[in-house]
Amino acid sequence: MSGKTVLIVDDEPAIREMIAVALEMADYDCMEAADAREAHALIIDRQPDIILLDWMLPGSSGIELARRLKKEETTADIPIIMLTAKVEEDNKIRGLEVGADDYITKPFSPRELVARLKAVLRRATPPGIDNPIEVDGLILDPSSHRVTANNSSLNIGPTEYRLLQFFMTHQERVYTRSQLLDQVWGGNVYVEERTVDVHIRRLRKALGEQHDYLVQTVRGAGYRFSTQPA
Amino acid sequence: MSGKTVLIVDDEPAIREMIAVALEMADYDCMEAADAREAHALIIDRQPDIILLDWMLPGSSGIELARRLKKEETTADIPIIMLTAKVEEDNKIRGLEVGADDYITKPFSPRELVARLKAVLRRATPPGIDNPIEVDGLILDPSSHRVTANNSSLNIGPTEYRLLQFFMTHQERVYTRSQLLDQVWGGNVYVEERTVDVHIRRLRKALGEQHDYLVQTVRGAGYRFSTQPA
DNA sequence: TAACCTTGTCACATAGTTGTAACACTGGGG
DNA sequence: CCCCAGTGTTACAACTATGTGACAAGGTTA
Repeated sequence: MSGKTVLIVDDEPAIREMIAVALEMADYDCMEAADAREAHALIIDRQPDIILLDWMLPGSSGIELARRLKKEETTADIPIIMLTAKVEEDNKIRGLEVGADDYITKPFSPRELVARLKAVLRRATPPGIDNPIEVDGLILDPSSHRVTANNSSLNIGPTEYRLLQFFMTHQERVYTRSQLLDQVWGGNVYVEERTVDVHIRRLRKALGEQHDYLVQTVRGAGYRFSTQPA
Repeated sequence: MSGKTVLIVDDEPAIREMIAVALEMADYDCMEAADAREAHALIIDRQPDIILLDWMLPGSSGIELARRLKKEETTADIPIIMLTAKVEEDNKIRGLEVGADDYITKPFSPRELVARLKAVLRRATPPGIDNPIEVDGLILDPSSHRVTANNSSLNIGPTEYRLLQFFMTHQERVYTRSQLLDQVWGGNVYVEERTVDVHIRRLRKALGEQHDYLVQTVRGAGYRFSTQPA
């Protein structure tokens, strides 16, 4: 569900494995690296969403790597969580100074790890300042997650909401079922194309007679959201 | 001009005096306490607007007192600034974890003290925050820490109170469980997201049939506080 | 210390959502 | 006019998200 990818950097295979298992159970994708060089390559190549970085690393130390990543523009805003053994507590502060977003002291429980990782990711992704969109009296307000018409809010499911939001931000243009699946469902799901039809149907129903004309079928091509009647 | 009252808690009379003089020149009213017990009594009795709390206190330590204050609902939202000697730097983090709003390292200049105190007060006191908030006959009064409906006060726990207060000051907007944990529980606490559901449940129950409609579920998104029925 | 409250989790109950299949309808080409 | 690909519509079983009551741990009060 989260789909976030996590890079685990630690020279102990056992620890990497332990972490990977915990994270995969929480539905994260994991990559592993044993040293700074390998880590760096993976970061450039695969662009993880967050990095778990061991303080002690052979060769270039973890803190070196962190500093380097925070300097390079392309990697500067990937959050980093430092892993430190408790003997090294003093390093906490230095770690944070270098730009780490959090630190976790070994040993730690899987639950704590997941919780803090989640917290860091949350902070790193501030919610956009979405303004309401209005079309012909139909209002979609992202901040309250509400769709309103005639001063009363519509009962609309999550998928239909996303679909409508996509349409309202991409009006007057035809999208194939395939494109809609990519945009609204997310690129990596396997769903029948006909499923789109069903959700279109549900959306139209939710919009009611007054607004269902906005969702238009383009035979042989796909669907379009337009204020101009077909 | 400010009229704000400041409680200074430090076992060194000289330091208390120094601080008090500095603050009075900046037009704050000062109270002083030499230990945790005395401090606690004054806090209950005189309700200061902000507390300057020395880390090292005879008897119960400053951090103990801070933790206690943040737990009790009548004192939870009084801002606390921790005073720490620089040798104790590690404590910064622990201090903040306990819920302190800032820390200042001794020695500090009076000017710095006043500046940071002002900053904390500004953050902690959005305009008119201690005025009661009323929604559809439901009244939350921060000054008495009470929630009232139909002229009788509701039996509501500390967490539910904070949750309700957050909602009433942030109406008409969806918050994810994650965000609520950040805002209501505090950023550095690690609890299951489902715990939010349970407290939502408790809050609804406390509100009773007449008002529980205000707390709305937004499937797949989170919760929302709104006078407008879902 | 005992009675009591608060809190975070769990397990189970309930309710809302989703993707598919099956069938009905539609329009345009032959 | 018939046929058929393309689309509309409905039903439904699996799945997921949320509601709910119970409980143990920890803390507080009397």
